[in-house]
Amino acid sequence: MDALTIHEAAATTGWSSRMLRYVERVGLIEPQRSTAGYRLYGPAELQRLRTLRELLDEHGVGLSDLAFALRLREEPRLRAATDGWLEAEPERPADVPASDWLRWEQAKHERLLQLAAEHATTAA
Amino acid sequence: MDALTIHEAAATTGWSSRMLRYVERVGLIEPQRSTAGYRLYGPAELQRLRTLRELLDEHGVGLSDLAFALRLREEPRLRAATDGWLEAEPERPADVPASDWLRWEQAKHERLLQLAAEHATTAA
DNA sequence: CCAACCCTGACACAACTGTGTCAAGGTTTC
DNA sequence: GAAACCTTGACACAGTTGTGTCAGGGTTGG
Repeated sequence: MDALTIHEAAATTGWSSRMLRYVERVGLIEPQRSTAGYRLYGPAELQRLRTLRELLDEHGVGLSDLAFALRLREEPRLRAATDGWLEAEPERPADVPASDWLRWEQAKHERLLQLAAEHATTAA
Repeated sequence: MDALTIHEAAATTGWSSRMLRYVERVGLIEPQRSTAGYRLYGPAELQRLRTLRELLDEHGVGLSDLAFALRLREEPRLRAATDGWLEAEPERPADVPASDWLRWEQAKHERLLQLAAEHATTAA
């Protein structure tokens, strides 16, 4: 079979073995294990490791950022809350009284939550 | 007019004035300024400060996480790269040879980029 | 004009992120 | 069975995040 051990995977992807364990720890890439508990990196994992490095380098983001992006797609409630909050960025209506705006905010929040719930796949 | 100074805003929202400056620094809430440079928090900012605190407390996320979520919606390329990478999570096809899978990945990536570009609003 | 505010910049400090290295102990391979 | 791997756990250390506090210097309101 064609699965690599951690040091081999490290060698072909440019990561260190230490970092492969860390990447696994933050939940981004979790390789299969042999019966003895050895990590086994298949072609898919290797490809993902390479593209992951590109992603981080090209956009100056951290592993923790990707971990958060992952949370966003695994926790619909978090996704709804985050999107809802960011939604109100550009400019406030300014002609709507504050009380009405608050109710409008709540309605939007619930709309988002509903959407997220429908789209839910691995909700905890 | 009804805009509060930084300490007043802090008092009514539960943040410290120090943190209000920090929240501004990471780009999440940037209040208007008086001619002398004093920060002026209007009703909209106050509301956003309160909901921001809720969001952080209820989901155990940090300001930096929100800052990243903001980047995701302001940088379509980053959004596409992130979504594309996370998309390949659940399980690999396993019946598709690696080379084909790679091409499929690229096509998907471009699809996402296109989508993001169409949806672009404040692209830098 | 003077107390009471605001501003920026700096020092400080705990907690977390990202990395390396080393120790004690199992597994594989020849 | 011994060399060369693997595992987890720990110590270490620079950099970032999240917060407080204090200094030096403007602004504002009575």
